[in-house]
Amino acid sequence: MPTVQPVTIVDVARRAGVSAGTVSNVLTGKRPVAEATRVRILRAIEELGYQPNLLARSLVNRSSNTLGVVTSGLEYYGPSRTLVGIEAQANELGYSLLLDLLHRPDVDDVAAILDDLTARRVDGIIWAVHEVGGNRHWIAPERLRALPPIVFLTMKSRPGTSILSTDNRTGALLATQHLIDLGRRKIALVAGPQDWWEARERLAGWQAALEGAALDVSSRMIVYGDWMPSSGEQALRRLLEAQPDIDGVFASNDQMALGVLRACHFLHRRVPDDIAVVGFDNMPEAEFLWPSLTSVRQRLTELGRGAVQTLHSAIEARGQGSALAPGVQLLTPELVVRESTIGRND
Amino acid sequence: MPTVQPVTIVDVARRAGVSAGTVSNVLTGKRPVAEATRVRILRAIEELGYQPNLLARSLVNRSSNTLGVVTSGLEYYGPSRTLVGIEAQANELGYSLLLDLLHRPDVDDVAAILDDLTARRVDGIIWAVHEVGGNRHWIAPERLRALPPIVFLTMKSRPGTSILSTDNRTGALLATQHLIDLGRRKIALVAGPQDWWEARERLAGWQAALEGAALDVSSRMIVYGDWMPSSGEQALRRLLEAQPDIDGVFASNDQMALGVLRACHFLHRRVPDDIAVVGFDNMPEAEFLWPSLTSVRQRLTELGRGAVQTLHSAIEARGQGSALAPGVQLLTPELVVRESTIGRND
DNA sequence: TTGTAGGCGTTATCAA
DNA sequence: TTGATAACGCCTACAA
Repeated sequence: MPTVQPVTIVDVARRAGVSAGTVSNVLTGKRPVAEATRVRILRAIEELGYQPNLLARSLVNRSSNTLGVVTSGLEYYGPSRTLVGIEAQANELGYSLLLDLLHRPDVDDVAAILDDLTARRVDGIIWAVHEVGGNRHWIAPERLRALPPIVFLTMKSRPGTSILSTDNRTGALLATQHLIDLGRRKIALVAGPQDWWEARERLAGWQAALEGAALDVSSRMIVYGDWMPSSGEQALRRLLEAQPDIDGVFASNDQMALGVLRACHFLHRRVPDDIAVVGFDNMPEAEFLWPSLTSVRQRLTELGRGAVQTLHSAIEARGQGSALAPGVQLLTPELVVRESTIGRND
Repeated sequence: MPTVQPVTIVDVARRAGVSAGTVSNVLTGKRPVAEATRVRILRAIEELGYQPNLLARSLVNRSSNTLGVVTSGLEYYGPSRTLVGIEAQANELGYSLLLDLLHRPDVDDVAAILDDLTARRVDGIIWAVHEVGGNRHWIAPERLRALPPIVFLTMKSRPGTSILSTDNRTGALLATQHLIDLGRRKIALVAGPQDWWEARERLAGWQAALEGAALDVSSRMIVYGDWMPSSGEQALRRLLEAQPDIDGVFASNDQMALGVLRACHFLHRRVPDDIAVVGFDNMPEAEFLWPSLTSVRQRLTELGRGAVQTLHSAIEARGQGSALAPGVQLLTPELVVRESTIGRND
């Protein structure tokens, strides 16, 4: 499986009538080279179509200028959007990206992936796998210590690690408070699966807002879904059977909110007149539903960019023998108000 | 920016009381090693926590076991889904993935990306950038010849290259024929931007179906959108102004179909009673709209997997001095019929 | 300013 | 079956 390109630095050197070391000097620019020989070498490079072998360079530099990204659920809006931010920032900082996907994040073998990443000598790792169930414990502490710098996305805080995440609790609180401010008094929650950290946080935000207004937060106001639209649809039907006078719903993601809207349509409940609906994620389609969906926007691109920046700092720090102080960075999301809560204004 | 791991193959050799070559032999399994020494070496590896340096290995093997993937629009369903397929198949074949994103596929500099990929000695490249405008000409033929094996996704056929793509024309034909079979006679097209190859193909499929039934394919039955929902919404309004008796619409993607449905809702046109609507892509939300959206499903995961398989064959072939015959593989999509054309059956 | 020599961590060849 | 030895392509002291 060899590549086509056999021209090396010595070929260039020979053609330019210099030594390989001198060619290396013009390539890296780390030492001065006489202008005359410099142009001669550059022309030789041009004529030969020479391209430095980054594998060899990485070997001696002990740094590959590569970041490993481990993520999952890339077919969904959130993770893929975050990856776009990661790639953009990595690119600007001169890193390439090695991508690994967990196809079943609750069971896949993490050790093999980490082994490959370290074997390829990545300079750092971004762990963008959603925290579901116990999978946060998969990276054993002793393994963590032997790893290059690593940044976690969308995870619960853990001592000694760097974490970036959306402030899910505040986002849910904003959404619910918005419903309260509109005068809604029976506000149900379509929750996500509670083995997801995000789902628990969003539930907590909903609860905090309602308790602040002395409204009902009992379990009959909650139905648990699985993030999918169909579960949102079923959830609303179940809620209305038990509580026909519900006038507001906070769905823990837009997909489930979609199901809620669909159920409202077929049950002839007007949105927002009878029931106001808020989602979470602000997926691209949210704006164009009928009614358009009020939702919580996460700063996903910033999340990705921030992860790379933090990782970059950690890498630089370790390169100088020090270490970056670990910590948690929470990005506050914002509410995007649309027709599903305030009606159509035209 | 060094990694933490200074333990090399010689450390292992020393500890096991053998030479480095022998350790290499048990690692690669390419030559027999006495069972006794084998276990001794394995224990040394275990105790030292040794991990082979794949950079060094790649250097001497002249093969990195890495594939470069260049794509764009990853925040959309299609490209990200395809990437999932690519990653899964690459993983199964033992490749790692180097990911590059074109953030503005119509202007971004391609040469730099290709340079980096070849400099990192990827074994092959998957080019999954949508063909828009003239960007297919960006890889100059002479550059192409100096590249490792490469497979193109979603591109127009070109001599001497391997291409995998959805059969967009047939997909559009299926969608339109479905409307015809339902008895619709004034079937409009919401087309995509015509500098996209996919958009032109889908237009051609729509046209072919209508011509087969001797229906109106004149330009007044076509409005051009930009793939976004808002353009679909506007498109339907414009169409209905000029042709109030339209009874069917084929939208060139689901996003625009979403806009069409939204427009129908606010214009009080019943779907499908007054107007039947078909989209293209079968995005996850399509099933849960109201009415749920009839759409054309592409086999995106298969597309990604097929690309890797084809690329793998090409790499193997070149490794043996031969070459894989280039060619075009078209994957036929299928129609998913839902409420937006046949109504609700409950 | 430039050349030489040694080494980065592997694998492969050739003897033993 | 195993051990030296020489690459792989590049960078970097140290000399010149």
